[in-house]
Amino acid sequence: MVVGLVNDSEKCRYSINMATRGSYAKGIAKRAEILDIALEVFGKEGYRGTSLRKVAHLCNLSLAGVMHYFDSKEDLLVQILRKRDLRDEVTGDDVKQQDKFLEILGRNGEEPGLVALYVTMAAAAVDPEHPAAAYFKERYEHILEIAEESYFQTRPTPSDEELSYFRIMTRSSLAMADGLQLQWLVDPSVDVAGTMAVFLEQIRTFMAMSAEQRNADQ
Amino acid sequence: MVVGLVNDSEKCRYSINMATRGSYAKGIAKRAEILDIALEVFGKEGYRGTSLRKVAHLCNLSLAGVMHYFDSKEDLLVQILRKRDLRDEVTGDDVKQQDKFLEILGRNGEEPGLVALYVTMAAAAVDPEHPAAAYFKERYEHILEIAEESYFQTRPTPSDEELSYFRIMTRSSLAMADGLQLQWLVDPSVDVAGTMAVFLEQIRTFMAMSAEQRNADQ
DNA sequence: GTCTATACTCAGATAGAC
DNA sequence: GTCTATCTGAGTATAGAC
Repeated sequence: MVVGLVNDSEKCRYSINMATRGSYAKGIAKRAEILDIALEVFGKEGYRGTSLRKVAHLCNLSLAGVMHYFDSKEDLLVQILRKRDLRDEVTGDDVKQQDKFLEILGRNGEEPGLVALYVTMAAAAVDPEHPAAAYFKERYEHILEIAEESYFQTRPTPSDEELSYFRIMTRSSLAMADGLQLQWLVDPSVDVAGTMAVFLEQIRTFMAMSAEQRNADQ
Repeated sequence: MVVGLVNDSEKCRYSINMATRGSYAKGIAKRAEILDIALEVFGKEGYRGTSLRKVAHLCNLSLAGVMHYFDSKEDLLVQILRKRDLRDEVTGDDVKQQDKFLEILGRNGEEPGLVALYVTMAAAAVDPEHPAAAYFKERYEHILEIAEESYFQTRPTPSDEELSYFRIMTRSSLAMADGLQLQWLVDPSVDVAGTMAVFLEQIRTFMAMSAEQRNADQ
Protein backbone atom coordinates (compact mmCIF):
# COMPACT_ATOMS: atom_id res chain seq x y z
CA MET A 1 0.00 0.00 0.00
CA VAL A 2 2.32 2.73 1.23
CA VAL A 3 5.68 2.64 -0.52
CA GLY A 4 7.68 5.12 1.48
CA LEU A 5 8.41 3.20 4.66
CA VAL A 6 11.71 1.46 4.24
CA ASN A 7 13.60 1.81 7.46
CA ASP A 8 11.35 0.10 9.94
CA SER A 9 13.06 -3.25 9.77
CA GLU A 10 14.87 -2.58 13.03
CA LYS A 11 12.30 -4.33 15.11
CA CYS A 12 12.94 -6.88 17.80
CA ARG A 13 13.73 -9.78 15.54
CA TYR A 14 14.64 -12.42 18.05
CA SER A 15 13.01 -13.06 21.37
CA ILE A 16 15.15 -12.99 24.44
CA ASN A 17 13.68 -15.38 26.95
CA MET A 18 14.14 -18.98 26.04
CA ALA A 19 12.50 -22.28 26.55
CA THR A 20 10.92 -21.88 29.93
CA ARG A 21 8.22 -23.99 28.37
CA GLY A 22 7.91 -27.70 28.74
CA SER A 23 7.92 -27.73 32.52
CA TYR A 24 5.44 -30.59 32.71
CA ALA A 25 6.17 -34.12 31.64
CA LYS A 26 3.81 -33.96 28.69
CA GLY A 27 5.28 -30.69 27.48
CA ILE A 28 8.84 -31.99 27.72
CA ALA A 29 7.92 -35.05 25.70
CA LYS A 30 6.11 -33.03 23.07
CA ARG A 31 9.02 -30.64 22.82
CA ALA A 32 11.39 -33.54 22.24
CA GLU A 33 9.03 -35.00 19.66
CA ILE A 34 8.92 -31.73 17.75
CA LEU A 35 12.71 -31.57 17.72
CA ASP A 36 12.96 -35.14 16.49
CA ILE A 37 10.50 -34.61 13.70
CA ALA A 38 11.93 -31.24 12.76
CA LEU A 39 15.43 -32.72 12.73
CA GLU A 40 14.28 -35.42 10.37
CA VAL A 41 12.31 -33.28 7.97
CA PHE A 42 14.80 -30.40 7.89
CA GLY A 43 17.61 -32.91 7.51
CA LYS A 44 15.89 -34.51 4.56
CA GLU A 45 14.31 -31.61 2.73
CA GLY A 46 16.51 -28.77 3.92
CA TYR A 47 15.27 -25.87 5.94
CA ARG A 48 14.48 -23.71 2.92
CA GLY A 49 11.82 -25.98 1.51
CA THR A 50 10.23 -26.68 4.85
CA SER A 51 7.84 -24.39 6.68
CA LEU A 52 6.97 -24.55 10.33
CA ARG A 53 3.41 -25.28 9.30
CA LYS A 54 4.63 -28.46 7.67
CA VAL A 55 6.55 -29.46 10.77
CA ALA A 56 3.52 -28.64 12.88
CA HIS A 57 1.31 -30.78 10.66
CA LEU A 58 3.69 -33.73 11.02
CA CYS A 59 3.53 -33.29 14.79
CA ASN A 60 -0.29 -33.21 14.71
CA LEU A 61 -0.08 -29.67 15.93
CA SER A 62 -0.95 -26.23 14.65
CA LEU A 63 1.70 -23.66 13.91
CA ALA A 64 0.92 -21.88 17.15
CA GLY A 65 1.24 -25.19 18.94
CA VAL A 66 4.83 -25.49 17.78
CA MET A 67 5.55 -21.84 18.51
CA HIS A 68 4.51 -22.48 22.05
CA TYR A 69 7.72 -24.42 22.60
CA PHE A 70 10.16 -22.24 20.72
CA ASP A 71 10.72 -18.52 20.63
CA SER A 72 11.01 -18.39 16.87
CA LYS A 73 11.79 -20.50 13.87
CA GLU A 74 15.45 -19.58 14.18
CA ASP A 75 15.40 -20.72 17.78
CA LEU A 76 13.95 -24.06 16.75
CA LEU A 77 16.61 -24.50 14.10
CA VAL A 78 19.39 -23.84 16.58
CA GLN A 79 17.85 -26.25 19.07
CA ILE A 80 18.04 -28.93 16.39
CA LEU A 81 21.77 -28.37 16.12
CA ARG A 82 22.17 -28.47 19.89
CA LYS A 83 20.33 -31.77 20.00
CA ARG A 84 22.64 -33.19 17.35
CA ASP A 85 25.70 -32.12 19.31
CA LEU A 86 24.36 -33.89 22.36
CA ARG A 87 24.07 -37.02 20.28
CA ASP A 88 27.56 -36.65 18.81
CA GLU A 89 29.44 -35.73 21.97
CA VAL A 90 33.17 -36.27 21.57
CA THR A 91 34.94 -37.82 24.54
CA GLY A 92 37.96 -39.88 25.42
CA ASP A 93 41.66 -39.28 24.93
CA ASP A 94 43.65 -37.81 22.07
CA VAL A 95 43.47 -40.68 19.62
CA LYS A 96 39.93 -41.74 20.44
CA GLN A 97 38.76 -38.19 19.84
CA GLN A 98 40.23 -38.14 16.38
CA ASP A 99 38.59 -41.45 15.54
CA LYS A 100 35.25 -40.23 16.87
CA PHE A 101 35.74 -37.02 14.93
CA LEU A 102 36.25 -38.89 11.66
CA GLU A 103 33.34 -41.17 12.47
CA ILE A 104 31.02 -38.20 12.94
CA LEU A 105 32.20 -36.69 9.68
CA GLY A 106 31.35 -39.96 7.99
CA ARG A 107 27.88 -40.02 9.50
CA ASN A 108 27.26 -36.44 8.43
CA GLY A 109 27.50 -37.74 4.89
CA GLU A 110 24.07 -39.25 5.38
CA GLU A 111 22.50 -36.03 6.59
CA PRO A 112 23.16 -33.30 4.02
CA GLY A 113 20.18 -31.31 5.22
CA LEU A 114 21.61 -31.08 8.72
CA VAL A 115 24.99 -30.06 7.38
CA ALA A 116 23.32 -27.39 5.26
CA LEU A 117 21.41 -26.21 8.30
CA TYR A 118 24.64 -25.98 10.25
CA VAL A 119 26.27 -23.89 7.55
CA THR A 120 23.25 -21.63 7.19
CA MET A 121 23.08 -21.01 10.90
CA ALA A 122 26.78 -20.19 10.92
CA ALA A 123 26.09 -17.48 8.37
CA ALA A 124 23.15 -16.24 10.40
CA ALA A 125 25.38 -15.99 13.45
CA VAL A 126 27.06 -12.85 12.07
CA ASP A 127 24.19 -11.10 13.79
CA PRO A 128 25.12 -11.27 17.49
CA GLU A 129 21.42 -11.09 18.39
CA HIS A 130 20.62 -14.24 16.47
CA PRO A 131 20.27 -17.33 18.67
CA ALA A 132 22.84 -19.10 16.50
CA ALA A 133 25.52 -16.65 17.60
CA ALA A 134 25.52 -17.90 21.19
CA TYR A 135 25.32 -21.49 20.01
CA PHE A 136 28.43 -21.31 17.83
CA LYS A 137 30.41 -19.36 20.40
CA GLU A 138 29.69 -22.04 22.99
CA ARG A 139 30.26 -24.83 20.53
CA TYR A 140 33.69 -23.71 19.39
CA GLU A 141 34.81 -22.91 22.92
CA HIS A 142 33.62 -26.29 24.13
CA ILE A 143 35.37 -28.23 21.38
CA LEU A 144 38.61 -26.33 21.81
CA GLU A 145 38.45 -26.98 25.51
CA ILE A 146 37.82 -30.71 25.16
CA ALA A 147 40.66 -31.02 22.69
CA GLU A 148 43.06 -29.16 24.96
CA GLU A 149 42.20 -31.33 27.94
CA SER A 150 43.03 -34.47 26.04
CA TYR A 151 46.24 -32.86 24.83
CA PHE A 152 47.39 -32.22 28.39
CA GLN A 153 46.68 -35.83 29.25
CA THR A 154 49.41 -37.07 26.93
CA ARG A 155 51.70 -34.02 27.12
CA PRO A 156 51.39 -32.58 30.62
CA THR A 157 54.13 -29.94 30.26
CA PRO A 158 54.25 -28.59 26.72
CA SER A 159 56.33 -25.53 25.86
CA ASP A 160 54.50 -22.33 25.05
CA GLU A 161 55.36 -22.83 21.42
CA GLU A 162 54.04 -26.39 21.36
CA LEU A 163 50.79 -25.41 23.03
CA SER A 164 50.30 -22.47 20.72
CA TYR A 165 50.93 -24.68 17.71
CA PHE A 166 48.47 -27.24 18.98
CA ARG A 167 45.79 -24.60 19.40
CA ILE A 168 46.27 -23.31 15.90
CA MET A 169 46.09 -26.82 14.54
CA THR A 170 42.91 -27.60 16.44
CA ARG A 171 41.25 -24.52 15.03
CA SER A 172 42.58 -25.39 11.60
CA SER A 173 41.21 -28.91 11.84
CA LEU A 174 37.79 -27.63 12.78
CA ALA A 175 37.92 -25.12 9.97
CA MET A 176 38.94 -27.73 7.44
CA ALA A 177 36.21 -30.09 8.52
CA ASP A 178 33.62 -27.35 8.15
CA GLY A 179 35.04 -26.23 4.82
CA LEU A 180 35.23 -29.72 3.39
CA GLN A 181 31.62 -30.32 4.30
CA LEU A 182 30.74 -27.08 2.60
CA GLN A 183 32.45 -28.33 -0.56
CA TRP A 184 30.80 -31.67 -0.16
CA LEU A 185 27.36 -30.05 -0.09
CA VAL A 186 28.04 -28.72 -3.55
CA ASP A 187 29.92 -31.74 -4.85
CA PRO A 188 29.08 -35.00 -3.04
CA SER A 189 32.12 -36.68 -4.56
CA VAL A 190 34.38 -34.76 -2.18
CA ASP A 191 35.82 -37.20 0.37
CA VAL A 192 35.45 -35.33 3.65
CA ALA A 193 36.71 -37.95 6.08
CA GLY A 194 39.48 -39.12 3.76
CA THR A 195 40.92 -35.68 3.14
CA MET A 196 40.56 -34.88 6.80
CA ALA A 197 42.50 -38.01 7.72
CA VAL A 198 45.40 -36.93 5.51
CA PHE A 199 45.56 -33.62 7.30
CA LEU A 200 45.43 -35.15 10.77
CA GLU A 201 48.22 -37.52 9.81
CA GLN A 202 50.24 -34.56 8.59
CA ILE A 203 49.80 -32.78 11.89
CA ARG A 204 51.04 -35.82 13.79
CA THR A 205 54.13 -36.03 11.61
CA PHE A 206 54.78 -32.35 12.04
CA MET A 207 54.50 -32.42 15.82
CA ALA A 208 56.84 -35.40 16.04
CA MET A 209 59.22 -33.73 13.61
CA SER A 210 59.53 -30.49 15.50
CA ALA A 211 60.22 -32.44 18.65
CA GLU A 212 63.11 -34.20 16.91
CA GLN A 213 64.35 -30.90 15.62
CA ARG A 214 64.39 -29.51 19.12
CA ASN A 215 66.42 -32.47 20.31
CA ALA A 216 68.83 -32.08 17.43
CA ASP A 217 69.33 -28.39 18.19
CA GLN A 218 70.43 -29.04 21.75
CA MET B 1 -7.93 -19.66 4.11
CA VAL B 2 -7.78 -23.32 3.22
CA VAL B 3 -5.66 -25.28 5.66
CA GLY B 4 -5.39 -28.64 4.00
CA LEU B 5 -2.95 -28.03 1.20
CA VAL B 6 0.49 -28.87 2.45
CA ASN B 7 2.26 -30.61 -0.38
CA ASP B 8 2.18 -28.02 -3.14
CA SER B 9 5.65 -26.70 -2.47
CA GLU B 10 7.01 -28.61 -5.45
CA LYS B 11 6.49 -25.75 -7.82
CA CYS B 12 9.04 -24.38 -10.23
CA ARG B 13 11.13 -22.57 -7.66
CA TYR B 14 13.92 -21.28 -9.85
CA SER B 15 13.60 -19.87 -13.32
CA ILE B 16 15.74 -21.31 -16.04
CA ASN B 17 16.52 -18.61 -18.56
CA MET B 18 18.99 -16.05 -17.36
CA ALA B 19 19.98 -12.49 -17.91
CA THR B 20 18.97 -11.93 -21.50
CA ARG B 21 18.09 -8.49 -20.17
CA GLY B 22 20.37 -5.51 -20.34
CA SER B 23 21.00 -5.69 -24.05
CA TYR B 24 20.95 -1.92 -24.37
CA ALA B 25 23.54 0.40 -22.90
CA LYS B 26 21.14 1.84 -20.39
CA GLY B 27 19.99 -1.55 -19.25
CA ILE B 28 23.51 -2.81 -18.83
CA ALA B 29 24.41 0.18 -16.72
CA LYS B 30 21.32 -0.15 -14.56
CA ARG B 31 21.95 -3.81 -14.06
CA ALA B 32 25.48 -3.05 -12.89
CA GLU B 33 24.18 -0.34 -10.61
CA ILE B 34 21.71 -2.70 -9.00
CA LEU B 35 24.46 -5.23 -8.39
CA ASP B 36 26.73 -2.60 -6.88
CA ILE B 37 24.06 -1.31 -4.54
CA ALA B 38 22.88 -4.79 -3.63
CA LEU B 39 26.46 -5.87 -2.98
CA GLU B 40 26.90 -2.95 -0.64
CA VAL B 41 23.67 -3.26 1.29
CA PHE B 42 23.73 -7.06 1.53
CA GLY B 43 27.40 -6.86 2.46
CA LYS B 44 26.63 -4.43 5.25
CA GLU B 45 23.32 -5.60 6.63
CA GLY B 46 23.37 -9.21 5.58
CA TYR B 47 20.90 -10.76 3.24
CA ARG B 48 18.48 -11.76 5.95
CA GLY B 49 17.69 -8.28 7.09
CA THR B 50 17.43 -6.90 3.59
CA SER B 51 14.44 -7.25 1.30
CA LEU B 52 14.44 -6.74 -2.42
CA ARG B 53 12.05 -3.87 -1.91
CA LYS B 54 14.72 -2.09 0.09
CA VAL B 55 17.31 -2.69 -2.61
CA ALA B 56 14.85 -1.49 -5.22
CA HIS B 57 14.17 1.67 -3.26
CA LEU B 58 17.89 2.41 -3.01
CA CYS B 59 18.12 2.00 -6.78
CA ASN B 60 15.20 4.40 -7.32
CA LEU B 61 13.30 1.52 -8.80
CA SER B 62 10.21 -0.44 -7.98
CA LEU B 63 10.49 -4.06 -6.90
CA ALA B 64 9.37 -5.18 -10.35
CA GLY B 65 12.00 -2.92 -11.86
CA VAL B 66 14.70 -4.90 -10.12
CA MET B 67 13.09 -8.20 -10.99
CA HIS B 68 13.28 -7.20 -14.62
CA TYR B 69 17.03 -7.85 -14.51
CA PHE B 70 17.12 -10.97 -12.39
CA ASP B 71 15.15 -14.16 -12.44
CA SER B 72 14.68 -14.31 -8.70
CA LYS B 73 16.12 -13.06 -5.46
CA GLU B 74 18.38 -16.10 -5.30
CA ASP B 75 19.64 -15.34 -8.76
CA LEU B 76 20.48 -11.79 -7.76
CA LEU B 77 22.37 -13.02 -4.71
CA VAL B 78 24.46 -15.40 -6.78
CA GLN B 79 25.19 -12.67 -9.32
CA ILE B 80 26.61 -10.60 -6.47
CA LEU B 81 29.04 -13.38 -5.68
CA ARG B 82 29.99 -13.73 -9.34
CA LYS B 83 30.70 -10.03 -9.51
CA ARG B 84 32.95 -10.26 -6.47
CA ASP B 85 34.89 -13.13 -8.02
CA LEU B 86 35.47 -11.07 -11.12
CA ARG B 87 36.91 -8.35 -8.93
CA ASP B 88 39.08 -10.80 -6.98
CA GLU B 89 40.41 -12.85 -9.88
CA VAL B 90 43.55 -14.78 -8.90
CA THR B 91 46.33 -14.82 -11.46
CA GLY B 92 50.08 -15.23 -11.75
CA ASP B 93 52.44 -18.04 -10.76
CA ASP B 94 52.58 -20.26 -7.71
CA VAL B 95 53.88 -17.80 -5.15
CA LYS B 96 51.98 -14.79 -6.44
CA GLN B 97 48.75 -16.78 -6.23
CA GLN B 98 49.30 -17.56 -2.59
CA ASP B 99 50.02 -13.91 -1.83
CA LYS B 100 46.92 -12.84 -3.71
CA PHE B 101 44.95 -15.50 -1.91
CA LEU B 102 46.00 -14.21 1.49
CA GLU B 103 45.37 -10.65 0.38
CA ILE B 104 41.80 -11.50 -0.60
CA LEU B 105 41.24 -13.25 2.70
CA GLY B 106 42.40 -10.10 4.41
CA ARG B 107 40.05 -7.93 2.43
CA ASN B 108 37.13 -10.25 3.18
CA GLY B 109 37.61 -9.21 6.78
CA GLU B 110 36.03 -5.89 5.88
CA GLU B 111 32.98 -7.46 4.28
CA PRO B 112 31.35 -9.86 6.74
CA GLY B 113 28.00 -9.57 4.98
CA LEU B 114 29.49 -10.83 1.75
CA VAL B 115 31.21 -13.70 3.51
CA ALA B 116 27.93 -14.58 5.19
CA LEU B 117 26.20 -14.45 1.84
CA TYR B 118 28.82 -16.79 0.39
CA VAL B 119 28.31 -19.28 3.19
CA THR B 120 24.53 -19.10 2.95
CA MET B 121 24.58 -19.68 -0.78
CA ALA B 122 26.88 -22.63 -0.27
CA ALA B 123 24.24 -24.16 1.96
CA ALA B 124 21.54 -23.36 -0.57
CA ALA B 125 23.57 -25.11 -3.24
CA VAL B 126 22.64 -28.53 -1.81
CA ASP B 127 19.64 -28.17 -4.07
CA PRO B 128 21.07 -28.82 -7.57
CA GLU B 129 18.28 -26.68 -9.05
CA HIS B 130 19.33 -23.65 -7.09
CA PRO B 131 21.36 -21.10 -9.11
CA ALA B 132 24.07 -21.25 -6.45
CA ALA B 133 24.75 -24.90 -7.29
CA ALA B 134 26.09 -24.10 -10.75
CA TYR B 135 28.01 -21.15 -9.38
CA PHE B 136 29.91 -23.16 -6.79
CA LYS B 137 30.60 -26.03 -9.14
CA GLU B 138 32.15 -23.65 -11.65
CA ARG B 139 33.96 -21.72 -8.96
CA TYR B 140 35.67 -24.72 -7.38
CA GLU B 141 36.57 -26.21 -10.74
CA HIS B 142 37.99 -22.92 -11.91
CA ILE B 143 40.11 -22.38 -8.82
CA LEU B 144 41.44 -25.94 -8.87
CA GLU B 145 42.32 -25.52 -12.53
CA ILE B 146 44.12 -22.22 -12.05
CA ALA B 147 46.10 -23.66 -9.15
CA GLU B 148 47.10 -26.73 -11.14
CA GLU B 149 48.29 -24.67 -14.09
CA SER B 150 50.60 -22.67 -11.89
CA TYR B 151 51.84 -25.88 -10.30
CA PHE B 152 52.85 -27.29 -13.68
CA GLN B 153 54.75 -24.09 -14.43
CA THR B 154 57.22 -24.73 -11.63
CA ARG B 155 57.10 -28.57 -11.68
CA PRO B 156 56.50 -29.63 -15.29
CA THR B 157 56.81 -33.39 -14.66
CA PRO B 158 55.50 -34.34 -11.24
CA SER B 159 55.02 -37.96 -10.25
CA ASP B 160 51.47 -39.25 -9.90
CA GLU B 161 51.88 -39.22 -6.17
CA GLU B 162 53.12 -35.65 -6.10
CA LEU B 163 50.30 -34.42 -8.29
CA SER B 164 47.72 -36.26 -6.27
CA TYR B 165 49.12 -34.82 -3.06
CA PHE B 166 49.07 -31.34 -4.55
CA ARG B 167 45.43 -31.70 -5.53
CA ILE B 168 44.42 -32.81 -2.07
CA MET B 169 46.30 -29.92 -0.54
CA THR B 170 44.67 -27.41 -2.87
CA ARG B 171 41.26 -28.67 -1.91
CA SER B 172 42.26 -28.67 1.74
CA SER B 173 43.49 -25.09 1.49
CA LEU B 174 40.23 -23.97 -0.03
CA ALA B 175 38.31 -25.83 2.62
CA MET B 176 40.35 -24.35 5.42
CA ALA B 177 39.92 -20.84 4.07
CA ASP B 178 36.16 -21.30 3.89
CA GLY B 179 36.02 -22.88 7.32
CA LEU B 180 38.16 -20.21 8.96
CA GLN B 181 35.93 -17.52 7.55
CA LEU B 182 32.95 -19.38 8.92
CA GLN B 183 34.56 -19.34 12.36
CA TRP B 184 35.48 -15.71 11.92
CA LEU B 185 31.86 -14.82 11.22
CA VAL B 186 31.00 -16.08 14.66
CA ASP B 187 34.13 -14.84 16.41
CA PRO B 188 35.83 -11.89 14.68
CA SER B 189 38.98 -12.42 16.72
CA VAL B 190 39.85 -15.47 14.61
CA ASP B 191 42.86 -14.63 12.45
CA VAL B 192 41.92 -16.03 9.06
CA ALA B 193 44.90 -14.91 6.99
CA GLY B 194 47.39 -15.64 9.76
CA THR B 195 46.20 -19.18 10.40
CA MET B 196 46.00 -19.77 6.68
CA ALA B 197 49.58 -18.62 6.24
CA VAL B 198 50.76 -21.16 8.81
CA PHE B 199 49.08 -23.94 6.88
CA LEU B 200 50.46 -22.85 3.53
CA GLU B 201 53.94 -22.73 5.05
CA GLN B 202 53.41 -26.23 6.41
CA ILE B 203 52.46 -27.49 2.97
CA ARG B 204 55.60 -26.03 1.44
CA THR B 205 57.76 -27.68 4.08
CA PHE B 206 56.01 -30.98 3.55
CA MET B 207 56.42 -30.94 -0.19
CA ALA B 208 60.11 -30.09 0.09
CA MET B 209 60.53 -32.75 2.73
CA SER B 210 59.03 -35.56 0.74
CA ALA B 211 61.26 -34.59 -2.18
CA GLU B 212 64.29 -34.96 0.08
CA GLN B 213 62.98 -38.26 1.34
CA ARG B 214 62.66 -39.52 -2.19
CA ASN B 215 66.25 -38.52 -2.91
CA ALA B 216 67.44 -40.18 0.27
CA ASP B 217 65.65 -43.40 -0.64
CA GLN B 218 67.43 -43.76 -3.93
C1' DG C 1 13.61 -3.01 -23.79
C1' DT C 2 12.55 -0.71 -19.53
C1' DC C 3 9.62 -0.20 -15.84
C1' DT C 4 5.16 0.48 -12.83
C1' DA C 5 1.01 -1.07 -10.63
C1' DT C 6 -1.38 -4.49 -8.72
C1' DA C 7 -2.63 -8.69 -7.09
C1' DC C 8 -1.36 -13.28 -5.23
C1' DT C 9 0.57 -16.74 -2.16
C1' DC C 10 3.06 -18.03 1.44
C1' DA C 11 5.94 -17.31 5.45
C1' DG C 12 6.49 -16.33 10.57
C1' DA C 13 4.56 -13.78 14.42
C1' DT C 14 1.00 -12.57 17.81
C1' DA C 15 -3.56 -12.05 20.48
C1' DG C 16 -6.93 -14.02 22.72
C1' DA C 17 -10.54 -17.76 23.25
C1' DC C 18 -11.03 -22.35 25.02
C1' DG D 1 -1.22 -26.25 26.56
C1' DT D 2 -3.40 -25.73 22.32
C1' DC D 3 -6.21 -23.69 18.81
C1' DT D 4 -8.41 -20.11 15.54
C1' DA D 5 -7.95 -15.89 13.57
C1' DT D 6 -5.46 -12.14 12.07
C1' DC D 7 -1.37 -9.27 10.95
C1' DT D 8 2.66 -7.93 8.50
C1' DG D 9 5.98 -8.56 5.31
C1' DA D 10 8.35 -11.41 2.07
C1' DG D 11 9.02 -13.13 -2.88
C1' DT D 12 6.56 -13.95 -7.14
C1' DA D 13 3.55 -13.39 -11.43
C1' DT D 14 1.19 -10.77 -14.86
C1' DA D 15 -0.77 -6.88 -17.65
C1' DG D 16 0.31 -3.22 -19.72
C1' DA D 17 2.22 1.96 -19.98
C1' DC D 18 6.12 4.26 -22.01
